[in-house]
This record gives sequence, structure tokens and C-alpha cells, in this order.
Amino acid sequence: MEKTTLKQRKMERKGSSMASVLSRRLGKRSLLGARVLGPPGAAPPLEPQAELLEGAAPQPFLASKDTSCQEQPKELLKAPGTSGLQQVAFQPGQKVCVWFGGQECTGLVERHSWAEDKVTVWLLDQKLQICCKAEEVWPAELQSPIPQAPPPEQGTQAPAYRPVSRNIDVPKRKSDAVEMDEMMAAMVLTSLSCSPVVQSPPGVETNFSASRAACDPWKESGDVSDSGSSTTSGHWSGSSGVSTPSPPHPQASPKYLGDAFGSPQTDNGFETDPDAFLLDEPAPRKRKNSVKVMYKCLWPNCGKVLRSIVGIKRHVKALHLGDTVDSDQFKREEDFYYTEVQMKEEATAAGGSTVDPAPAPSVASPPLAVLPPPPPKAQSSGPDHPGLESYLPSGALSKSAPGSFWHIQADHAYQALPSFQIPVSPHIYTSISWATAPSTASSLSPVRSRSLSFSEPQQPPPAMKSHLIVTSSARAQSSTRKARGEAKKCRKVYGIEHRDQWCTACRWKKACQRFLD
DNA sequence: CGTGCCGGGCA
DNA sequence: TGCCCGGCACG
Repeated sequence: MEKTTLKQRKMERKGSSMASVLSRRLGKRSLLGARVLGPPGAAPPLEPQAELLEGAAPQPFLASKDTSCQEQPKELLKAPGTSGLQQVAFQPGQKVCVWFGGQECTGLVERHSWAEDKVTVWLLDQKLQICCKAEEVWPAELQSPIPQAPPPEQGTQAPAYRPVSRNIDVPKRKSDAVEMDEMMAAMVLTSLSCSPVVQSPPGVETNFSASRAACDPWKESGDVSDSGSSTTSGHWSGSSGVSTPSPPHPQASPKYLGDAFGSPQTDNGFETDPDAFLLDEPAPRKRKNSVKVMYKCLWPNCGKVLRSIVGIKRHVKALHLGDTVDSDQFKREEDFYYTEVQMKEEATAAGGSTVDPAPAPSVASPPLAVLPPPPPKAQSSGPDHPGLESYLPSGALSKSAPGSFWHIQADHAYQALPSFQIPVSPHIYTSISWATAPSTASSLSPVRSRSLSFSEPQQPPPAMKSHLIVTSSARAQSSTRKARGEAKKCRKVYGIEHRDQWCTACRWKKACQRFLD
């Protein structure tokens, strides 16, 4: 009797002839039907934009004119009210003042986007770049706008300074606190990775130009549509630990990760996450390796990806940090300019043969989760959504995932699950896991990878310093019940009707082990 | 209200 | 031990 019923149920489940209840539910949740994701071709509304940007983005304007060098607090300006200003057209290179981090900072205009009325300013003091509303920026009526080329002789205003790096002034300030330096570096990093548009060092291998393309456009679009935290790219995490540079990936096959990772971007919603900054646009050729760990150069337009730390370090050092290798304070600097990228690849599911059972996405929750300071526009555009949830138009979770593609097998033993590991490496590193982001809908929506998702996300306060600590402590707070992971779980991904594809844990209503968060 | 998952029950 | 589900917490 009971047995039969049970069986029946099972059968029903398996056969897609769902019973009433189930189906009803299904109907409700548009899980599977909702395959969003426009027509294959239509996807890239980005493309053009990207190009545009690229084209438009002027020359770098090599940061040479570092007039203000280190002595920052030198209030260049008065400009008490930050607002009432005449809306001027800022030109690239123009010196301006802007409120940042509670204080007035001077910087150079990177570009002024009229469309959104935003100005991207490169802060000399902080060595980073922010993007804020035009009205929050006012010209520093001190100097004349410098077009784009560094003035031949800057001796006039700039004391002696030696170019440390080619375009970026590395946080080499002599402030005492070392941590500060590192933090700054992190910030720089962040900003770099998020808004590479800016400078484009001429002679660097633009091997990854695509990354730029991928990044910019949606940064841009984010701004335009004002969808909240637009600029969020991988999650950054810093770790000061100096050990085991090797992430726990069994089979990091050294492949050029260039392409790949975009699985069947043709039909299911699985598109690559725009934010993944590697993304080799042209060929969605799929590779079927599992996890690769690569090191990517974060220098503005250099997307060089190498397979070894040493290599990347050397690259950064040689190409970007230039000759400054000697002074040992730069010794470590290369660390800030590259990032570890872990790519997980799913076999294209030519039948579900797949890899990597457990540690599905390599989660990056480093020992001390470093704030990913929502890059630029932090304080400018009001309340940025702290949560990551903003990334999905909720309604639009395309269920996609009809079975085939990426299926991670191996569920069993859900409880013996190896809590995922956190690769710790000496450098700030990002781990990006595309695996899960069933990026849904339009490729526009900035779907973030779910790395580091610990629901207590980082808020984007401008003052990030103390943040660092806060974050890390906050993380630990989930004591009783696992804070609801925000990763899509099997149910969501596959839909109830494909329950047989869920991981066992999910099937048993246990903590999902496939998409752990 | 949907969903993730703990706790516990049944075979 | 494998499987399932009631029910609660979270969003």
C-alpha cells in the first residue's frame, strides 16, 4: 500500500508527468518555463557599446603628471559646498576636486560622461579612481586643463618624483602603517579591475582586450540604468597569509583559460557571467577541464594571464612596475597586480559526464574577507545595494538547465562533504566561480559570481578601512542555522521537475551540496 | 509565500 | 544507511 504510493510518487517525479501538486507548483514558479535570455544573437547589446567605449576612451593620459604626489592633505581648494556648482564640462586631465571618503580630494578627470552626468576622476591622493556625479566634482581652479599628454616639463609644479610605475602610482607612500599601504593597494586593485577603461597603457599586451569589453559595458550600463551596484566585479579578497599558493584544485589543468568557461552559451541561460573578467569573446569554444587556476594581470589594460605565480609576478614587475624592482618595498608589489583566477569548467555535458563533484564553486571566502569596495561611484550614487541580490531580477531566473549541461555528478555523501577550501595565497586574490552563476536573463544583468557569498555582504561605505575587520567578524555570525546561501540551489537551477538532477542533498532536503555557498 | 535545510522518521 | 518529509527560519 504505502509502498505503492511511494513508488508512484517516485515514478511521477521521474517521469515528467508530475502529479497535480507538483505541477501546480511548477506552474506557479516559472522556473522552467522561464527561459529568459533572448535570442542567441541578440545577446550582445554590449558589444557595440563596448566598442564604442573603447573607441571613445581616449588615451590614457599617462599618469605622469603627478603633480601632487604624496603630500595630499594640501587642500588645494576651498569649495565648501560640494553641490551648487556650475555644471561644467570636465575634460580629461583636468584637475578637479571631489569629495571622497569624507574629505576633499583632488584628482584628475578621467572622463566625463555626459550621458549619465558622471565624471570619472582619478584621485591622485588615493591613487584610485572614482566615478561620481558631475555635480559632486568641481574644478580645482588652479591649473589649466591638461589635455592628454603629460606636459613635457612638469618640473614647474611637481617637485621631484620618480615614476614608480608606468601609469599608476603605486601606493608607495611613506606613511608608516604598512597596512595602509596594502589597503590602498587593494583599493587600487579594485578600481583597476573594475574600470579598466581609463588608462590604457600603450604598450602592453592587450591580450585580453575582451575583458575590458566585458567589463566596461556593463559597468556603463549599470550606471545608466542605475541598477544599483553596477560595478562589481569579482569579489576581492585579500589574504595576508603567506603560504600554500596552491589552491586546492586537484586537477587544475594548465590550459589557457582564454576562452571556454562559457558553456553552452547558446541556449541555456548559462552564459558567462559578464563580470568574469576573462572572457574571451569570440569563440565560445568549450573546453572541458575542470578547474584551472590562472593568474591574471590586473594592470589596466593588460589582461595577461599566466599559469604560474612566478610568471605573473615577473610579468607585472617587468612590464608594469618597471624598473623599480630593486627597492624592496616594491618587492611585494607585484602581488597587488595580479589575481588568481579559478575557472571551473564544465564539460559541455555531452551527456553529463562531468567533473568536479564537490567543491563545486570554489568559494572565495578568505580568512578575512576583504571588502570589495564597490569600486568607483561608491559614495556618489547614493545607496548602493550592498547585497548581491540586486544582481538578479529575481523574477527572471531562467531555469534553463534542462538537464544536459553541466551537471555535476557525484552527489552522494552529502554530509561528508568537504567543506570547501579556501585557497590562501600571498596575494590578494580573487576567486571567481562561474560555475554557478546561471546567469540568467540578458547578459546584461550583472550576475555576480557567487563567490564569497555569505549573505552578510559587504556594504559599500566609503570608509572601508575599518570595514575590513567588520566584515570578517560578521561572517562568523551564522551560528545556528546556516545563513541561507544565496547561491541558487539545485531546486532553483533545475526546477522541481528535474529533481532527479538535483544533488542528493537537495533531494533529501538537506543542505545543498552542489552549490554550496 | 517560496525556499533552504534541520531534525527526525521510516524502511 | 539511504531516503524522505514536516516544519521552521529566512528573505
